[in-house]
Amino acid sequence: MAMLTQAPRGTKDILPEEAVKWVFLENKFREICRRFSYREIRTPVFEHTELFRRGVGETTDIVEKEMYTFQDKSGRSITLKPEGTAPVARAYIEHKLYNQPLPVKLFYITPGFRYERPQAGRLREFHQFGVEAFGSQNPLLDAEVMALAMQFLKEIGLEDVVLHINSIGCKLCRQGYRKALKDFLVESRQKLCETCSSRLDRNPLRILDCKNHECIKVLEGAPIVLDYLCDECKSHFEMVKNALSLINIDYMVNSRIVRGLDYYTKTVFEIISDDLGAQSTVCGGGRYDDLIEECGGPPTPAAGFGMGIERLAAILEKNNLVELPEETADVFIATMKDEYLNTALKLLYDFREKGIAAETDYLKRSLKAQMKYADKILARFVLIIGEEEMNSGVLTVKDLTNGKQYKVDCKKIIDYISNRIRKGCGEYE
RNA sequence: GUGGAUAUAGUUCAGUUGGUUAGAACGCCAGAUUGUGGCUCUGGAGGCCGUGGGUUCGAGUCCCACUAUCCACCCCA
Repeated sequence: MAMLTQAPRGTKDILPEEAVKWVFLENKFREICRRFSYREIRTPVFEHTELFRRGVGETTDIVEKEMYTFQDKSGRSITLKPEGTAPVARAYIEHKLYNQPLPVKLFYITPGFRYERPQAGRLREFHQFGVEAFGSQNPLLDAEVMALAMQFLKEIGLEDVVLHINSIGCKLCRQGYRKALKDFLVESRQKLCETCSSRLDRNPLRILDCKNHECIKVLEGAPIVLDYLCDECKSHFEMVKNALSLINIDYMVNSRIVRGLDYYTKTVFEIISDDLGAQSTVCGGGRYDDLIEECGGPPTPAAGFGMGIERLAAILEKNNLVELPEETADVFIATMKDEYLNTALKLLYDFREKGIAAETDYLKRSLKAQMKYADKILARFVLIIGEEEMNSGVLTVKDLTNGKQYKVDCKKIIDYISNRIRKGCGEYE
């Protein structure tokens, strides 16, 4: 029974009131991307499971326990995309976009799916904005994707966020660090929490991310990734920081940022807000120089980010940051008698044809009730058609913002309304 | 997957030590004499009290299970 009347766990309906906010965010995001010369790409909602196993990484939580995977009718293993980057990388390879002028800069707006326990800022179906820039190892691109994210956040009025950056090095220097960290932690293995203890063998870097107090204590004095970077990675990181400073993007270096997806190399970053609960990351990303090759494409450096739309919306909501004009009908057509309905209907569609938002009564309401209704849907004008108006050909127009009424020849009514609307709320001469 | 809290009209919430027809506010609909919204007044509709068991003469109230929601862990957007 509830199955018919309740959305599946971890999913949400976006009702009209909220949908306008989403459209606002989407429009803004598209606009910023355009300014940074990123072009939109749309990829399927599901992919071959193998793409995520390889791309995201076999040992990640996402792959190990969070994917929506199923067999389709021909026995293929299909997975609803748990993140946006791997599918874009796949499309990049499949369509040989590396033959386009480099770098190839793409953005997307997509749903994502992960099977997790829902909580504040975390859903099973979530939505994200993302960008990916392929084909250059220039640190300016690392800085650019961060700058794009920060610019976007700034323009939607969200300035109270902090950009945390770090470098986890390339394949080579990470090995050295991994070993150093492991050596350091092995002695205190007992003190680590259960998961971290097992991480020690499988993926020691992730221990840095743990919020367990004991683990944090153990980590005091642990070797820091930045000290183990090779010369190349070190200078890359320096250049990223320089670029950020140069373009006035505030950031802080945080050696505990490591990210939970395997494909990251060198630069990683998160944008964090205090206004969310435990899920405080609004945006996460970084460089991933090996992913394309790992998925069977030509060696191609790349950088990008993903940004959680629900989390954005939550912060904006909490701080009352989006002030959107309420949706209104420009004109409501009220009729006194059924005999006038044909006239009203023609007028209704004439208005709509001319780009004027027009509405009428569909419930056979009294004039009074029609007025009330017009008021509730925030109509600007009510146009009254009654006996007098039908006889004289002169319509009564009431301005609901001030209650004033005017008589307007029915032949001029479209022009009259469209003029009044264009002039905003001003008086009409 | 683990832990805690919660579940009563469309919404936010009352509901006494278990006791008869489960209430309020807001919202919705309709009226307050001839063709006019907002304010006010009046009336109306709307609840398998999350679902299923149990205790009891009697359960919205007590017990158990399930489901869902919220919060946190894990992890991430």
